[in-house]
Amino acid sequence: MYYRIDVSGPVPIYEQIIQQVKAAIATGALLPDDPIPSVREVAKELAINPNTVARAYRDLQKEGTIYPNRGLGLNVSQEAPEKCRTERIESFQENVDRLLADALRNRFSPETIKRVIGEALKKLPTEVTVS
Amino acid sequence: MYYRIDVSGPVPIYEQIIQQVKAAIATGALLPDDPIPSVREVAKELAINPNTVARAYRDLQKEGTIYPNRGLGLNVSQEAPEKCRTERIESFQENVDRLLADALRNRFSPETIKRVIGEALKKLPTEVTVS
Amino acid sequence: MYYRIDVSGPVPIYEQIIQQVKAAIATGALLPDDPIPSVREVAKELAINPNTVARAYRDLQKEGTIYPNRGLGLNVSQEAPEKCRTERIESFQENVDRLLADALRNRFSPETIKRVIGEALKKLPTEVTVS
Amino acid sequence: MYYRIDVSGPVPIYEQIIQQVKAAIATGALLPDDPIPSVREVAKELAINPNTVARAYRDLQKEGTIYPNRGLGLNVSQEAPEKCRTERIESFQENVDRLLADALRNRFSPETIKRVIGEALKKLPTEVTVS
DNA sequence: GTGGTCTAGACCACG
DNA sequence: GTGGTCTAGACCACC
Repeated sequence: MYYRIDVSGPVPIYEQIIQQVKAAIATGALLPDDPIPSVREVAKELAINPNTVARAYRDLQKEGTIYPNRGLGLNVSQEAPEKCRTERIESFQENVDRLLADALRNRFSPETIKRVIGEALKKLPTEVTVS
Repeated sequence: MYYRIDVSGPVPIYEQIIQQVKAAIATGALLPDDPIPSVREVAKELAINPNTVARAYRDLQKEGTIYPNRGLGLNVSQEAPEKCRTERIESFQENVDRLLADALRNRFSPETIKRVIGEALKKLPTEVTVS
Repeated sequence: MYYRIDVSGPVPIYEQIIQQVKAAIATGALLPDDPIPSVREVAKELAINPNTVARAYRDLQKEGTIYPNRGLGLNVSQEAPEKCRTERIESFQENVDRLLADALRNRFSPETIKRVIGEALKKLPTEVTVS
Repeated sequence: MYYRIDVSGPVPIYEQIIQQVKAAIATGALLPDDPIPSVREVAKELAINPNTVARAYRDLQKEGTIYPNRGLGLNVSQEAPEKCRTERIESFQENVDRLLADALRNRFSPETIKRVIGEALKKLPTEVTVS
């Protein structure tokens, strides 16, 4: 499993790693007790600073998404899938709310908002996805 | 005309000022050749440093949104309303696209996306607004 | 005699007034002992602050280009035409030198410099002028 | 790479830094993806305030001349060389035009203009330079 | 009164 | 180590 990182762009690298690990867990690509890629491996693969990967894993560990297996690396915790899934949907809802709040602050009418979003939704692919 | 600033939060103060000036121009609250509030006035009103306001105004000036009337202050430029309006709608479209792209990256199905957005849209007020 | 002022642009208004008075003197449009337009008249005509005109006249007076005629206004001094003419040509030479120095600092080759200037010179009008 | 700054003089320090970075890019001294000297380094070297350097770099970034490599510094963008080169020659042409327009406003005859410029051109060095 | 520039020094996020 | 933001306070030119 490898991450896709956008070094430019506003999202910090460590944040992208966190999100991608969570996405892998939420979609079942990573199951409880599965090992996640090692810090050294990821850092080398993505040509980024190992500290950055370590920070992402440290944060994941702090919130209980992964746990250390002494000398063997980091594994996905039992409660991670459930947590990632709810977290993910809540985060999306928050993003939607923030988008609409921002639109209202900019004095867009509900009609305009609905029209713009509707047009964007039409462009959505119809491939098979999860949840 | 006064600005409403959220000093905590991730958006820089100068960025908030920029956006609010543009919003005022886009909605017609500020017309071409109108003077905008002076640096010192705003700084005092919002209890922030004049440099922060000056920075916002400097950026607006470099974009051509406002122009200096030397010794007298800064005025809204002729092209500003048109520019702010198109910029605003484009920015909103980008936000929508970014939201959907993020949702797809998180493997949400189009059905889920539409459902969540649909629910959020229902909560929109129906008051009279601009555009 | 009226001045043509560019309120936007980098040159201060008082500076523009100074230059135009001097140009009028250098070209003979204003002769020694001729009165120059009054502060009030100019300020009204150009819709600018009388203080600005007063400052220009004060500077001109300081350097001896004009002199006050108690209660009657300001007149062109005897030595003004000579002074303005030499000053004008020297100022032009300085501008040329500054232009070339800047071009060299930007690593333009003498060939490029000559070519660009040559092309600009071709566009010069051939009307009858002074000096 | 170091900058040469004239702290007195009318040109703002941050403006001088901007111009020198652009000149280095235009002449190929800085290539795309090259890192530019860090804010702190430059500030120390020139004995000026880091904020002043940061301001110059911020402007360059907004123009797209440089881009941030988060946590690592600022690099020259891909489009920068092309942009700087055309910008530089256009700027020079504008300066020439402005000089001639000013000369005409001062009622210099084309002959005088050509003579003064011709004399200045003779003093140009003949060393090998770029473009 | 206006904006523009600069200094000094602090704090933060990121790698 | 890097840049980004903000504060505090000074000085300047211009109107």
